[in-house]
Amino acid sequence: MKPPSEKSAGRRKSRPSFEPLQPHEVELADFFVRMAGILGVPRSVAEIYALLYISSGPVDFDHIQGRLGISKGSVSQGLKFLRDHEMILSVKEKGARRERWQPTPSLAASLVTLLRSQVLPALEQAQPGLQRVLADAQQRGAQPEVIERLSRLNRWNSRALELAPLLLPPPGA
Amino acid sequence: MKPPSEKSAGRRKSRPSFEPLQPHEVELADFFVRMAGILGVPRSVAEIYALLYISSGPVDFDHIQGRLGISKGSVSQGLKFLRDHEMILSVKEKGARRERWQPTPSLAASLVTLLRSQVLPALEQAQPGLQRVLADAQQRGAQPEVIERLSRLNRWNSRALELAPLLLPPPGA
DNA sequence: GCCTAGGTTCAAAATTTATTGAAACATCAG
DNA sequence: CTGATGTTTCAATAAATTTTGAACCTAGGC
Repeated sequence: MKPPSEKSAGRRKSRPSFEPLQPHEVELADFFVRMAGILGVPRSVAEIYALLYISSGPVDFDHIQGRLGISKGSVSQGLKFLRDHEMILSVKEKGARRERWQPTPSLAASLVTLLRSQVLPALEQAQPGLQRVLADAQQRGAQPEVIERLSRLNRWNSRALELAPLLLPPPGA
Repeated sequence: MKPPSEKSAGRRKSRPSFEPLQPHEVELADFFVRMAGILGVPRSVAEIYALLYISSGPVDFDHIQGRLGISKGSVSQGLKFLRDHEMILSVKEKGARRERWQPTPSLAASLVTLLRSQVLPALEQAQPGLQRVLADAQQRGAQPEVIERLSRLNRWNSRALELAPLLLPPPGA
């Protein structure tokens, strides 16, 4: 039932064959996958995070690929995403060429980073456009109701932009 | 260049041919589309909302279809989505069989409804699973670090669930 | 009842997004 | 420098999501 030549190896370099996720690990992964889905984060990324989250120590590339049963490319891209959003840290053991990963201490902070990276650019890019739309509406003498809506939208946008740097100072602070 | 027999009609029932969105309207639509994208709301839905948002009065089905240049099916589904999330209201003029739509007064409230509908089910469904995962980890004597993480996740989940009904009481309150 | 304007449904088609895997690149021990 | 090991890239493929449109309901007027 199980391919022979695998258990007794010990010294062989044949690909080590990792265990698939245990039921309790799957359960946690599902949770992260569902939450991530809300923000449009792909399944594979959420799974990687979940694996690191439930693992006792840092986990390396091959383990991630083996236990989740996904491709090298996905692992690489997933780690990049998590790194870029400061959701994981690499633990470089001295004298080891292989990187090992673990989740950042605060999940909350990670979430904020993630949100920031999605929302902020949209707000910034929209700023001038929204102001133009409002000015436009005023010029053409639109209904007061519409003007009111557009003004509120502009105020929101501005306030959100002011608040943003407080929520998570990009580099220092 | 333009199909004849359209301007002088006045009495004809031929499809009325609506103007496409004006540049300033497109700008606003783009903003909503981008924001909606973050939450996985489809483009067509965001466009419909934007059109109602920037229009002076309530807008009917055919205008939405015509001005946005999308199919009946999309309009119907889009309106359903917006209705379900309490983001729009229908204004039934007496003696008219045709419904006309306008955005709900508070965009903020609409957003909360939207978020609730996405996040709450996930939190609720996760509750028992998360508890099981934690119990599991404790039984098998996992690393304290992992136990700590899972405990925190459980606490968060519970607190979020308690807070949820305060944020937006479903029907009455 | 019967017809029609107004809307909904839903399977198929189009579009978008995620995943794969082979080739390229980097780093380091020897 | 050379050969491994470890990782990234990216075009091709697969999977998921959105849009379409034709068939199908549903009131209300006649």
